Amino acid sequence: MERSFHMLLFRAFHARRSYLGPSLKELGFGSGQPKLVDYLDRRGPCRQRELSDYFEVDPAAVSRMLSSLEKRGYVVRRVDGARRRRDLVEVTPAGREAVARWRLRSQEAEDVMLRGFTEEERARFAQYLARAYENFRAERGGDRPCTS
Amino acid sequence: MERSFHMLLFRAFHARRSYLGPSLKELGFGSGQPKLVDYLDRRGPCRQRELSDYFEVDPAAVSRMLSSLEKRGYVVRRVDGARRRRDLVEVTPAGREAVARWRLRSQEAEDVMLRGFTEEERARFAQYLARAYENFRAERGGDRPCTS
DNA sequence: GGTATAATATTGACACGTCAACTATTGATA
DNA sequence: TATCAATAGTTGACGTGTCAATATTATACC
Repeated sequence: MERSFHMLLFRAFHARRSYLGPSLKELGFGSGQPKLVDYLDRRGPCRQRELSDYFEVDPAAVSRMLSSLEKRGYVVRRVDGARRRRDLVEVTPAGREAVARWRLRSQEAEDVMLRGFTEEERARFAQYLARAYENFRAERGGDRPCTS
Repeated sequence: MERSFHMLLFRAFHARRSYLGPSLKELGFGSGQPKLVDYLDRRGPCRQRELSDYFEVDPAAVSRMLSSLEKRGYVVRRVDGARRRRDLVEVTPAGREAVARWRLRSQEAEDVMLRGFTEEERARFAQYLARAYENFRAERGGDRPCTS
């Protein structure tokens, strides 16, 4: 019954989310928000489009999450002073602090998840997940093997 | 940047969902509904609580998905005639037919995902996912190793 | 039997994801 | 320059998940 890969993925994914629920609440994050702040913190100011592309999430979702984060003071939408008018998104000091604490919790969750895995198993696990993703990606983007 | 297991899981999970989007639409399923109908089809009539327990999903979500499925005629909420009053959920013939077609698409998605994986790799992959889930589960439920 | 407690299901409010429609701005071209 | 097409962002509607509050129904106990 529970041997499909879909169920296995579903369970692992949601178990992590469950595990991190209290931390999300404590830090004032919605479930999809830490990844955005984390990215912005590492990458520096960028456009919303870059976020929705990187995470392969609908721009609408990004827009709303940023509004929420902005209200909490974790992020600001800024206007590029140089030339263009498109707005850039930037992390605030409060956002940096929150995401720093988030990383600890997130790492802790990963440690729990991989408890009992050897280094070799971790590497293989990561590789399998990446391959699974790439397989879907190839199917989606590449409808033209174009043998010529 | 993208080497965290969370991102790897997130991407694999959502890539599958993306891939199956058109099939969901075609069969009139919401994204979380096929698993319920699939379960009901295999298991036979059962209570909602069993569904929310099995999938570890909030009963509220199950209730609403069933309402939606009932509207589409894939499922009925029945009253146990024997003795108890609690309502049982049951798949309809239309639901059976839809889920049968769903299984083909779902299997196809799994084939895509695992393309290039040997049998041994598939087995290991499944095992890793199950272990990851169990690690979270142990952390959650078992706060009492109780060495005595 | 009658009452207290527990379990079940539903509903409301919110967050995240989808798609689709709309606005505004950028950029390219006539 | 003026127009037209492409891109970016927002908003609306909907489905799925969370938690919290509310009936309603079972069960247990006196």
